[in-house]
Amino acid sequence: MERKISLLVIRRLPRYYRYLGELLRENITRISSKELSEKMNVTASQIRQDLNCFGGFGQQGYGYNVTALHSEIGAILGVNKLQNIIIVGAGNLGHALANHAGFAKRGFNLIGIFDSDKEKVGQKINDCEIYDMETLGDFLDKNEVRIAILTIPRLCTQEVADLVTAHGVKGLWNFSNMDLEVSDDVIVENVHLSDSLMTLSYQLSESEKKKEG
Amino acid sequence: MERKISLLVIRRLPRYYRYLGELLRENITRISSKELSEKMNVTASQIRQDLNCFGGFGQQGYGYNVTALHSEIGAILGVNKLQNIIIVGAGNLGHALANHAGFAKRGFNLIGIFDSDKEKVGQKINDCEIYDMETLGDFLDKNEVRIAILTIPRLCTQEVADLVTAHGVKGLWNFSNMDLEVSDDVIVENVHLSDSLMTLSYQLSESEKKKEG
DNA sequence: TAGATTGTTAATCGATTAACAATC
DNA sequence: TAGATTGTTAATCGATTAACAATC
Repeated sequence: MERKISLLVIRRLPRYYRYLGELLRENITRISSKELSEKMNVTASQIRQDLNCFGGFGQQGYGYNVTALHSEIGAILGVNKLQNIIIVGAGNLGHALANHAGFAKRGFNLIGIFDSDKEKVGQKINDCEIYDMETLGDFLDKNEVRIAILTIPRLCTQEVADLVTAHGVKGLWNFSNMDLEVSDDVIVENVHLSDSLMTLSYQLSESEKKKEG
Repeated sequence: MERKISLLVIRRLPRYYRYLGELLRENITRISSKELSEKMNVTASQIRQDLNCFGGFGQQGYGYNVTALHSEIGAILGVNKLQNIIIVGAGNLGHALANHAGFAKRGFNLIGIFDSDKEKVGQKINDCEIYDMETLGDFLDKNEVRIAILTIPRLCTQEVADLVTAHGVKGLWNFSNMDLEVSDDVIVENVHLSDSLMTLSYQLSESEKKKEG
């Protein structure tokens, strides 16, 4: 029986992936957990523990092959393989995300943007068409979409979440400032921007208090 | 000597704040840790432990006064008091954040947007003017700004971070897909969107694997 | 072979949960 | 007063770090 891998470990993987990509660009082909730990400001022990959740990618006496490790982590994260995504909500944030080049690079293939504003319907963002919200259910029945990005106003987010999950979507990337209720085969990843900014604000006050007192 | 409050506790505060705000809107004036724990899907014990990091806000046999607790947590997070912020980078994401009503509501006062594109300089987003990047240092010398939002391309982010912190900014809200190096009196709060999406992608694959096997 | 560095076990540290006396 | 619920201490659980035998 396999041990469940902690979400804390998972959340560190993309960071490893980034640093390894950086090393690749610098043509560094080999790295030890110690060297990497110094670059990333974590312990070498943690790196080795984390990686060994997924398999022995290193070699004693040598370290890790950067290319191999980078692509292993990529595979674990599901980068590389193409997966369709849609954006619901063509407001400023939906716009920004649709234009975000980084997603396509990582295999996320934007195949539709949905909005209830008829004025926007038919327009294109970054080569992707904006469709009428009313056609969303049909669209999902005809296209395999596992991930939906929700950049819609707070009040309709739960309703849209219900709709898209009823049509087969299994992952929600939620930008609304609220928590969603979904059945337990659906994964929600929240980006609570206000929460993040408030956390920053707290840490700032704290840091200033410390300096004064 | 006070114990340092864990960042895990801090990151839960905005969520408490949201739920309490919700209760206020429903005109609920009183709540016990047990009731709140059921709504929020955490343990009552954790709520009481978290709150007691900051003081005894409750009353034995009664619970917590919603209004009082809401405003206490608001004060802890530095909401309510007005603080100036700027956005550096008037691209899609900078645009979206400038238009985000939620920040103003929480006391974050956007006083300037900066971009190096001369075409954009002089335009306004949500009543806030876009200024020339070259004037950023001067602007910061003349205006008290503790927080800068960085929505600029990856390659110039470190440079801009260096610039604004040299001019007194103490908190960076970083949307670039990289880690910043700053002196230790500066707080960086990262919003790594790609990391977040990859984490979602991993969890999805995992959940599907479990169902199949 | 000797040196380096992994994979993995054990020790430590910190966070969460449980329990209950204090008290409203 | 009796019932409810906090604040807080103690117990448990999980995550991180340290240590080292295995081995390239």
